[in-house]
Amino acid sequence: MESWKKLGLAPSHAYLLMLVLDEPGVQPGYAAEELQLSPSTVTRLLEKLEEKKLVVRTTEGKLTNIYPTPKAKELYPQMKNCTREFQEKYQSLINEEEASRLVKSINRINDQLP
Amino acid sequence: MESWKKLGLAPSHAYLLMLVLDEPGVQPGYAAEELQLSPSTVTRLLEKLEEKKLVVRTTEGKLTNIYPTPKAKELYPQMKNCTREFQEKYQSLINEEEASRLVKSINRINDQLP
DNA sequence: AGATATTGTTTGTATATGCAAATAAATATT
DNA sequence: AATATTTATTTGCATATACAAACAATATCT
Repeated sequence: MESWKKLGLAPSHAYLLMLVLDEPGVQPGYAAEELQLSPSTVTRLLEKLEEKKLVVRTTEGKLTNIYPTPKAKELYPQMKNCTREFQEKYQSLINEEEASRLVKSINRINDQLP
Repeated sequence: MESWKKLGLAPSHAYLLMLVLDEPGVQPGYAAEELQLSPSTVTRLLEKLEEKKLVVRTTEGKLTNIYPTPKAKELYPQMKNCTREFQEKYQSLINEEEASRLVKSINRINDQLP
């Protein structure tokens, strides 16, 4: 998680921010599904990101859209670097086949859980 | 986690309590290792269990011993039932070989993590 | 024996997360 | 058009967890 610290963002914040950068205007509910978080967790993450002036929320009716600020856009390349670094650092721990089996197992179990 | 609710104990509390029942006098640090939790987390769990009159702590010098109360001993059979029920309920989701691979993978990765 | 380092436990504080209730708006039903 | 249902988001509260600092003993070194 070292890599993220330089950015001053916890990984969960960073992943949400990257989603917002990739899909400006994305809605909280969609983000929650995408990141496998509950909607309330996404709300909390957004509060923090908004405090840090990295996103803005515009609410119209019951829908809310989330947009990245220019400040966030500046961070984008660094964040991409972080994910790359992270991958490189950890993919050596486990080969691709094992990783794939692991993820499959976990997902299957998770899907079947009540 | 249904099974545990009847007992009024969250799984992490229940697992700690079972450890205490199995090894009366066990110390927090040992319990932390055994359950793969940080010592501080064990302290917090013990606070709750003590509130509920399920364990007592006796501190001598820097060491602390944890003992189950009679009330906890009464619960023991029910807790064993819960673990059995739990196992039966979930072992059907995954065969033994897959489970074993999964656990091995996760442990190996975990051990190598900084 | 006195100073120092080590060890085991607890406390303060922070993060991550979710459930259930509260809102608020949109949609469907009558 | 008025009411009821559904949907999206947020809030209140709770749980689970850890790190770092504080404490409190014990062990080690000189």
